[in-house]
Parts: sequence; C-alpha cells; structure tokens
Amino acid sequence: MNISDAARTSGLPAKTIRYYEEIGLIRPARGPNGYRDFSDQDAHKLAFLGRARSLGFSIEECRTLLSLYEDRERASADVRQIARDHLGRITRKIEELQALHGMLEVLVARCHGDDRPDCPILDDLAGAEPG
Amino acid sequence: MNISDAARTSGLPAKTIRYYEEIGLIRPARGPNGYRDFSDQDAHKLAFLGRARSLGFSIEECRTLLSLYEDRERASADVRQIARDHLGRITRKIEELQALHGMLEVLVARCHGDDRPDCPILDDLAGAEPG
DNA sequence: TCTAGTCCTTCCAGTCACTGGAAGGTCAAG
DNA sequence: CTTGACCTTCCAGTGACTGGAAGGACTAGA
Repeated sequence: MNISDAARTSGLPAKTIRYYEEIGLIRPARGPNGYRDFSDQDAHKLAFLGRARSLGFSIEECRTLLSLYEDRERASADVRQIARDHLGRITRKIEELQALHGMLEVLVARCHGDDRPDCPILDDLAGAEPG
Repeated sequence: MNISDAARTSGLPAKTIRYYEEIGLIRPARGPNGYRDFSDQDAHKLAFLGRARSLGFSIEECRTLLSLYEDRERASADVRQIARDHLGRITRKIEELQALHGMLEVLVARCHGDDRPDCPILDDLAGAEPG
C-alpha cells in the first residue's frame, strides 16, 4: 500500500511515517516508481508505534519496545522495566505539575483581576516576600 | 556586573542569559571591551524571568508578563488572564498524564515481568483486544 | 493525446528553549 | 610575560516532528 493508506490505517501522518523511516524505525519496500510500498506488517508496526507514542514513550523507547516486540526470545521483564521507568517519569511529572498548579492557583486567587495595576502575581514573580 | 555575576544572582545559566538577550527579553549595556554590563535592574528582570519560566510560562508569556510588570498603567486582569490560561493548560496536562498513568499502571500490573516472552504490554501496543 | 488534479518523492527550514563547543579577544595575578 | 579565568560570537545539535517548495508519477476525463 502507498503511504497515504499506511497513514490511514495507522493513524499517523504521512510526514511522521517518512520521519520514522528516516530514523530507521521502519523500512518499507520501494516500488519501481520509487514510491514506498507498505506491507500489512509495516502498517501494523506503525500502529504499534502510534500507540506507544500516544502513551508517551520516547522514540528511543519505542525503538526498544518494537525490537522487543519482534524478538520471540524476549523477556517480558525487559518490557516491564521500560514501562515502569516511564511510569515513574509520568508520576514525577504529575507531581511537578500539581505543585505548579497549586502555586499558580494561590496567585490567581489572590489577584483581584480588575483594571488596577497592583497584582500579587507580578509581585511574586518579582520576588516579593510572601505575607 | 558581568554575565557570570548576573548568572549567579538570577540563578540562570550565562548561556540562557545570552539567549534571552538574543530574543530581546533583556538589553544589557555594553562596556568598552564589549562585555555585557548588567545593572541591578537587569539582574532583577532575569530573576523575574527565571521564576516565571520555572512556573512553566512560555517565553512569549514571559515577554508579556515582563512588559506588564514594567507597565505602571497595567490592569491586573491582564496578568490574571495569562495565569488562568496557563493554569488551564496545566490542569489539562495533569489530566492527560493521569489518564496515561492509569493505562500504563494496568499494563504493568498485568505483566508478570519474568524471563518468559508473553507480555500484555506488548500485546496492548500491538492492538490486541482486551480480555 | 492532452490536461487537470492528486498523489508521491526529496530536501530544506522552522518549531521551542536552550545547550555544547570551537575559535579567539580581555583581564587580573604572579 | 605567562597563565588561567573570564568574555565574545558563531555554528550545530537536541526531540519529534511539521510546513513548504520543487519536481516526478499516476489516474480520469475530454
């Protein structure tokens, strides 16, 4: 199938698919006209990549996951470790964002938000002592 | 003061300060030797930028916040709106990450994680139907 | 056969906010 | 006068695409 069909079945933009080929994630065959010719397996891999990316795995993690996926001798512990590492990063990121959210929420609540210039948000950014 | 002192007092790397000058966030004076010469006010602005960035505001938001900070006629409502928009984005990002976290957690829990190859995580990425 | 329109190709540049490094000028201490 | 720490500019790279230009290939219709 052509790249637009591969894009449709995998849900990835054609541009992204070309990029994935460029960085060696997939190696579709080529027709005599130079067009990429995607097998069903290629499309399946692309869908795999799309799902892994949408779960937030990095490209390099996706590369590893894909090679594990294709390795019939793989140990599920390897996959699990990658997923657990990723889970840890997500957890930390959530905590970080929640801390930010809490701080900003306080600032927004304290700012009266009218047409006067005095603003606790700017005061805080400028380094004013709280209180 | 020289850039390394500005870096020390603001907490930003010298490289970042040069970058901020390049994109027009600050305009430090120059000495006869071509060195940047930061006033206390410059250092203060840099600290302001550092705090705003650490709260996750984009560079363009920082630019606006800084100009509002320097505008004695500003309306605090403008600042509040930027902060609220940002708060909304943080909230959505947190929800997104929590959804991801939930999915990955389920997958990790279901994967026995030993030296056998069967792995629900890969099955899921490959598009297997749940159940 | 010609043409219009849609597909495909490659290549280059831009995104965001830095970060690293090379090459070279300046300054302060000994 | 040398050493070493500072400063300068410029170029390139990061991650993961995304947009667009220039040009070749294919398909449908007149």
